[in-house]
Amino acid sequence: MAGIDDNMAMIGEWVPQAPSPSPRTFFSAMMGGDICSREPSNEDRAGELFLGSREQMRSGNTDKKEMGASSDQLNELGSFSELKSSSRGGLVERMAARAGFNAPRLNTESMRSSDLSLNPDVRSPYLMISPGLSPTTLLESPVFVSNSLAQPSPTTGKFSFGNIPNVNGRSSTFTSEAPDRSRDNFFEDINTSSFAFKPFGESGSFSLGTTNKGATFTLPQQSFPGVEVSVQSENSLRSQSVEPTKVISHNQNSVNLRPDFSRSSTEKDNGNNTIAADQRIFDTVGGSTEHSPPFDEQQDEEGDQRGSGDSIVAGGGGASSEDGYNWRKYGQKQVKGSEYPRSYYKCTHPNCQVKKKVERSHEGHITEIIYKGAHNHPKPPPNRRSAIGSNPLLDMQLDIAEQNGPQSGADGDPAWANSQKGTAALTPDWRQDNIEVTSSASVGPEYCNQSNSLQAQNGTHFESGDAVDASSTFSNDEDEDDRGTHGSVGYDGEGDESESKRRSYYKCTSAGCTVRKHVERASHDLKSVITTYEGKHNHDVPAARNSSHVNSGSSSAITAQTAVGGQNHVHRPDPSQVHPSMARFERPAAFSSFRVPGRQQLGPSHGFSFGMNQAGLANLAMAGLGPGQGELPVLPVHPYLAQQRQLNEMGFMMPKGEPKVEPMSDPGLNLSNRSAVYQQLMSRLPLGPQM
DNA sequence: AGCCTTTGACCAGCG
DNA sequence: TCGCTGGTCAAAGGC
Repeated sequence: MAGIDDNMAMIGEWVPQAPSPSPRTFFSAMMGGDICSREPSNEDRAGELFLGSREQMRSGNTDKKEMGASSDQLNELGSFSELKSSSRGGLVERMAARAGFNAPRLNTESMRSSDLSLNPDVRSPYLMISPGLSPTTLLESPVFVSNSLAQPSPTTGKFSFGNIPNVNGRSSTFTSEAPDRSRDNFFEDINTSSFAFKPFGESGSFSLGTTNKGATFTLPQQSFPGVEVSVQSENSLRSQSVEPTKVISHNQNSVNLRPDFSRSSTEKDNGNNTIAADQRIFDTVGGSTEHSPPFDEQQDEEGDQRGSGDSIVAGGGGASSEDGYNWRKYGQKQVKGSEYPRSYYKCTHPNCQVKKKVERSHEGHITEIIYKGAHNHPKPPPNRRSAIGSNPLLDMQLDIAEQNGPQSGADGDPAWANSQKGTAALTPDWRQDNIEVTSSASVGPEYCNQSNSLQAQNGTHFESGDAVDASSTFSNDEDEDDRGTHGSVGYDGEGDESESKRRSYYKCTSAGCTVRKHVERASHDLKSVITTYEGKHNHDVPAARNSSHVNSGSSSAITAQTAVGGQNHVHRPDPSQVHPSMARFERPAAFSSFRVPGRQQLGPSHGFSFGMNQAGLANLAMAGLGPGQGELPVLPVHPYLAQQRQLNEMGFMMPKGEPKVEPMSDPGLNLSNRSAVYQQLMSRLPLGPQM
């Protein structure tokens, strides 16, 4: 296992020149494999990679060890470009034949190396593939298909990949020039120019373009399990680092998804402004920087890197956490069944009884957050919240968000939809009890304006130009609900909302049911949803409102649902209980597609994904496909299949505290199979004029 | 001085 | 009733 491997990262630069190859082509070329019919070896390899990183994710210590141990492997990957040159030809040609355009070739000759580690200020656009990411996997990623990952420079059309750092911090630069951009209309309409996925690892993700220290982007340093892909265009060099949501289930009748979402970006605003995203993420003011949970995560990580190692809340003496409130730690205990100590926090606000429990890994990564109660007071003054470039619009956004109600809670499960804004009719099972909207550190305009950002985390949002309501990108149940019933508060392309999150409380309306559901969601993070259940779940899960949930995909909010029977385990939901948007237990879940959760039993987990759930495949009508292609056939997905798919995704998740890995109910729907499914889907996608 | 974290002890619920 | 466990208290110490 050993994950290798896995630690591959590529940083690409947009070098004005040639058209970019389609993602498929690009990676095909790079991998020297046929995306449509990959070499088994490659796939196996990928599997190995996943497995290898899983372990890394699991243990920070291991991560560190493996980092060193896998250096060779990394080098191996780092130099995979060499492989390309020899094999790309045939592949490219095939691709060209199939897609109807000439696939660009990688100009390996132009590879150059650079040491990013020595240049923390690197702001160049990049394409990053973090560790744990198998190129093969990337090929399969819908993201690559749909979004113009390999979008050429608008002006020059040149597509280049930057540095592929190896363990030593060395990097190589790939430059790919597409011979004829006009042929590559597959992506030409995509304005979306940047995105980054960042899978996540226990110890964070390793993404390039940033150096953990001094880098431009969020970079969890300890471990590499993670995937981050970022492509930036000239006009908006941006990287969104999305750290997959970490799914946590705990044996306390609650399953939490811990969003670990971070976005960092370096934006060249037409050359006028350069915003180091990481600043947003890492800077803190008196430790009270308010970040959305995800950011907070980053912040926490950063804090760990600084040596704190433990305080989730404090960033430097302060007690303010990412959620914007001030907390005081009043206890810590090693909870049985949990590998990490649990910290107890109380809101420091007078008369506020809100508490939260936080479990952090040894590396300081939050593995679980459980909120209890609702704040009866506003958040601390803004001045304490934004350490980094506060956004004056932030508060206003918050107000708006509050007025609009939560988007969270409607995590796709009919039972979870809140009753607000007309959802009551849809889901009587849960009634919104309380809503909190918090805002965290503001982000730069680049971040706010997501219009040009590819919402990599869910892998679907490749809209260009217009403001993007990220929440609506995927037809996730929750998102649908959000869209339909809550609007896109905080998700507007205006993006001012930046790092805000909403916290909603729901009461189960079922007779006799006392379960309370707490949903916390970062407004910008489609997947970052923390759902906590309190009480005991005394009735069956209501039937889904309609089958559309299944087909609509379940990408966005990742909500884990678990039985709350007071037993110390999180049961693995059976198909009938699978929450449409639910998803993954354990491990960072955020982007589940390639997550290989599980604990030790399954071996190391890369826990990486492209921030796109397979479910998203059902909705491949991505903007990035361009005219005539935007209407990709929505592949019919049998409800059962969809459900299985969800299960399958879940299959990679292991509830915390439930070490045993159970085989998926449908062996055929394992990861590899998913790949197959994806391949099928891909094969049906119009890749070119002839198709 | 105030606030926070740390940490051992205590308490309550549950099987 | 006892032991286990999670949650909380509170003294000590640090910033």
